[in-house]
Amino acid sequence: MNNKITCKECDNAACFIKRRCSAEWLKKIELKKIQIEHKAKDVIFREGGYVEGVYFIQKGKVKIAAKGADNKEQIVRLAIEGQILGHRGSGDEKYPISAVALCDTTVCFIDNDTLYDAFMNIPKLTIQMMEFYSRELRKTEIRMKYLTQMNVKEKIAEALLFIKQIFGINPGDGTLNGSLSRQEIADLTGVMAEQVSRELGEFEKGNLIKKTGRRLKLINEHGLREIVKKYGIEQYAEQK
Amino acid sequence: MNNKITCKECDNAACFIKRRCSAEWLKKIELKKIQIEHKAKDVIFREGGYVEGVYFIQKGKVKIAAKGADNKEQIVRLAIEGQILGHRGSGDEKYPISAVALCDTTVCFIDNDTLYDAFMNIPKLTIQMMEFYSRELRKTEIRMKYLTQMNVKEKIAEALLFIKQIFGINPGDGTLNGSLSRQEIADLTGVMAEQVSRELGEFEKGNLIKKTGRRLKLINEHGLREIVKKYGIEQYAEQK
DNA sequence: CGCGTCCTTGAACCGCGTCAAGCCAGGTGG
DNA sequence: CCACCTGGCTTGACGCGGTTCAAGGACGCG
Repeated sequence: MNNKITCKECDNAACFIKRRCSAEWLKKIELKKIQIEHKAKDVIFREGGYVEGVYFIQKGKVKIAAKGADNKEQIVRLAIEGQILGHRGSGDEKYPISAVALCDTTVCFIDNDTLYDAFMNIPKLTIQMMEFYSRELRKTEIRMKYLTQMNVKEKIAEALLFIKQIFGINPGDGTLNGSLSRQEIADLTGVMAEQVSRELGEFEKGNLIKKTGRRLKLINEHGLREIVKKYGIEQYAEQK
Repeated sequence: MNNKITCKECDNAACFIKRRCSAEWLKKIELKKIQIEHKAKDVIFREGGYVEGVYFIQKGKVKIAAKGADNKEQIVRLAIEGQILGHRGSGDEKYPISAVALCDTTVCFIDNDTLYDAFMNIPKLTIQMMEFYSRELRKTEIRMKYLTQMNVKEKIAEALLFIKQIFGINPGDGTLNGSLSRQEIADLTGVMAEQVSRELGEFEKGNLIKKTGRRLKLINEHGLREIVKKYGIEQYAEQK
């Protein structure tokens, strides 16, 4: 891990916290926070490591995944700017999941003690953190249902809609703002990478997606929704 | 829904809150809380209904499930005494899931406004609620991984261990304290009820479980763990 | 004791995981 | 700037696990 620890006063530091704190508390937290820059594929924290604090994403995209038998990966969540990684641990708690940067990413680390101090003094911050976890719980429960009930084509269609909602599209040309490998789409849906290839091929024939080279470029949201409509797919987009 | 609303001052009222409040605040909350008794199979709240507050389980067992296409159900969580159902809603939010009593159950309802008031004034309560959701999120993420990676036999073995941990066993004879129907085990694992029957038959032959009549009575934890050991199954039991 | 609901068992089909082979994009070094 | 090389992607064939459909059985309630 070749991270650069800058700790400088940056403009959008810990945006989650910044929008919810008084100036006085923000100052205290600024002193304690550690800002870390990651390159794509860098591990932010690793399954099995000790929980020492919480990470806030300032910039970039992150996948949160757990390893199962035979090192098979399950991506449980995708996260972007403004979202939270990990949780406040107690005692010698360990992470059950890993967080990996999908592109150049800046996170802001705040240790357990500083957080606890803030939580005890800023009720609104704690409430919003609680609501973040509660909202993520509901989203995860809904995806759980999809993963058990959909067939492969539907799962992949749903995953593409999910990716579009999380990553967003570039204003202007409307192309997808970021992309996942076939294997990562497989890890997200719990199917085999070969099957992802096949379905993406089918989807392209049906004008449901567009690729340039290997990269997924355009997602025909309307068409894909047609495939999964009987499940009444939810909106995953984060409310700011 | 033939619920009896009693509202009396009961001994273990809102145990989650009781253990985390000053006497002064407990009194305020006691005045506002509504205690509701449910029979087995009663709906506590229904998918699509408006979120008006949070329920705390005082006594009993509850399944939390979401309906998918063709009304196929996915049980996302089992909850017992001391746990929380639902979340604080904002605006005209609706439940994405239903909660149904599995046996005679007493819950305690606290409305959004009273909760907000309490959260703003009792930091420790908010922190522990946050930790509850964050813990449930991690448990759900782990089960998500299992559901996509395990085969049917493994999923059912895992579900039986899950049930044992949540329901517990009767002290004395060591029999399972509560039970689910074949269909409910199917809804928990995302497999077909017929397959559950078949596997339970196999498990009984291998002395991994014992049935009396239709009811699941004994679960050989050690034997079942053997089946799922390559996943390193986690402990789901709630820390009090 | 009778009926309804849930459970059990069998058989057939097919979706998708598995294995294997070849391809192509994109990065690297000359 | 081109040629090579490597890791990801694509495609095909095959077989099994698990869903589906169907019929019969038994538990438990009234």
